[in-house]
Parts: sequence; C-alpha cells; structure tokens
Amino acid sequence: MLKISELAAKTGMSAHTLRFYEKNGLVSASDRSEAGYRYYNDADVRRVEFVKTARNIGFSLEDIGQLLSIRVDKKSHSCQDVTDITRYKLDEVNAKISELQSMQGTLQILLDSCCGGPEKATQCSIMDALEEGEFRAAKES
Amino acid sequence: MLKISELAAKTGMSAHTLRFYEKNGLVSASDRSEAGYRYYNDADVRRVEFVKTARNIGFSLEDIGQLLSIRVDKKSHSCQDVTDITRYKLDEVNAKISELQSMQGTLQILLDSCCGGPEKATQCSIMDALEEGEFRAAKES
DNA sequence: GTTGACCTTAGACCTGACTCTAAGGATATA
DNA sequence: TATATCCTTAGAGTCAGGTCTAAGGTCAAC
Repeated sequence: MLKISELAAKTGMSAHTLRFYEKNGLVSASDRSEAGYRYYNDADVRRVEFVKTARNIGFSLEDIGQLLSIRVDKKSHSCQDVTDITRYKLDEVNAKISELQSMQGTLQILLDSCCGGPEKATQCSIMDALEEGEFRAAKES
Repeated sequence: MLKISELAAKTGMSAHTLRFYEKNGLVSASDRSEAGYRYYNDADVRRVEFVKTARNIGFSLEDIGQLLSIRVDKKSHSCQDVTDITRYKLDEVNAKISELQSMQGTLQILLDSCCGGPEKATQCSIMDALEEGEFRAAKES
C-alpha cells in the first residue's frame, strides 16, 4: 500500500494531480487510514498507469473516464465502444492537423516572400500581406 | 466615424471582442463622444482588419501586439524583426503538428489492431495496449 | 415623455488540465 | 518535546481568448 507521495513518485505525477484526478472521478485510493490518508494498492497503481498512458496518447480526461468505465466492466462493452472513442479522437486530431497545416502554409509563404534582412520594414512584404488581408481563417468551426 | 456596433458589423467581430482587444492594447477608438461612446475612423478600421487577418493566420494576440508596434513605426524596424516573429510562430506550429502526428500515428495503430466489432471488450487489443502502457508522450516540453 | 435600441464600465464566467495556497492534523526522527 | 515532513480539505489561481452580465447612461423616434 502506497501513500500518495509514493504513488506520485512511482508514476511521475504530482500528488496534486492525483487528488485532482480523484476529484474528477478517474482514480481514487482503495483505502484510507484512520486519519484519512490515502492508500493505494496494486490495482490502483495499474489504473493510474492506464490513465497516464491514455493521457500520453492524447486522450482527454473525459475520454479517459469513458475508457475506464469500459475497463472495469469489459464484458458489458464491445470493441466497437472502444474504437468509437478512438476514432472520434483520431478525427479530432486530423482536423487540428489540417488547421495547423493551413497556418503552416501561410506562414511559409510569408517567410518566403520577405527578405528577412536589416532593411527597414517600410517595404516589408509580410506587413503588406497582412495589410491586404488576403488570408482565410485556418479553422471554420 | 463608426460606432462600435457599426465597426463590429463591418469587421465581423463582436463589440465585446473589440472592447476586449482595446483592454489588451490592440485597437482603440481614436475618438470618443462626450458621453464616452467610442468612434472609429478609417485608420482604426484598417488596424482592426490587420488584427483580424493576423488572427486568421494563427498569430496570438501577443504576437499581434508586436506586429502592430512594428506597423506604427516601420522605419524603426527591419524585415528581420518581422520574419523573427513569423519564423517563431512557424516553429511553434511545426512543433504542434509533430506532436499531433505522433498522436495520429498511435491512434491509427490502435484502430488497425482492433476488430471494432460487437465482440466483448474482454479481449480488446486497444484496451490491452493501454494496459501495457507502451506509448511515449507525444510532447516532451 | 417614454419606449427601445444603443452605449458605458467593472468584473464574473467559460474551457481543460492542472497547480497552488491556506489552515490545520498526522507521523517520524532527534 | 521539538521540528520537519508528510497528509487532509476547500477553494483560488493559471493560461488564452473570448463571452456575458449587471447596473446604469444616451439617444432617436413616435
């Protein structure tokens, strides 16, 4: 049984974050001392590691909440339930990538158009382009 | 001279946002009525359009503040000042794209590994992979 | 002369994921 | 026993970029 700081050390999260996760229903200590100290067992550690892994991949805490509820009762859930969450996340990620690639393209065009030297900015083609306003929003949502 | 709601209509921003920008030093009305009403002239409109364009490209309000201070005194700034801001932003965008592409790759692998069907999640390879924890963080910062 | 649409301000609220503080109680070591 | 280090809680603060509210002042039309 680990105390919160020990679990924090073991998982690389802060005790603050572990309490925050508990408040948000993700991980709680399976035991408490008389004084109220949290005590975590091996299953708790695995749950925290699961959260950490999902977090690393990019799932939001809300996504992780759903994955955890599948995890505790796998028999009542299908692979489709899991892929639905994953696919939705992938769509989100792809949308953000597109948005950023649009920004990237614009910024690259701007950079290519400008000498970037010590010349005075009175004739700077980047400033001129911004003045012209010939760019669409990268995101439409 | 335009009142704030007229400028809002003209630029597609809300009056709220225009006041918010003013509070943050980006755009202010060059005139005020006796009662305190904001009045915007053509130069103000161009400044707002400049902000809007830069915002669409993806510059942060802080970046835009810097671009605006170059804009009002181009003679004291060089093209390099402008490209520095642009290049920095491009680097940021590229870093985020890399991060998201890493997430994308992982999510795709997960999806490919799972049947996604109505089978019970007891043998789900996505859940297993999350349990194994074999993924690195997409971002290192 | 009053209705209704506009304007003003300071400041609260929103998202997401923490991060920290204050005030107090518990435990371990010297 | 003293002190240092841990633990608890509720709640506030952080970031960015808005968005909204409350309470009140202004202005044009009927």
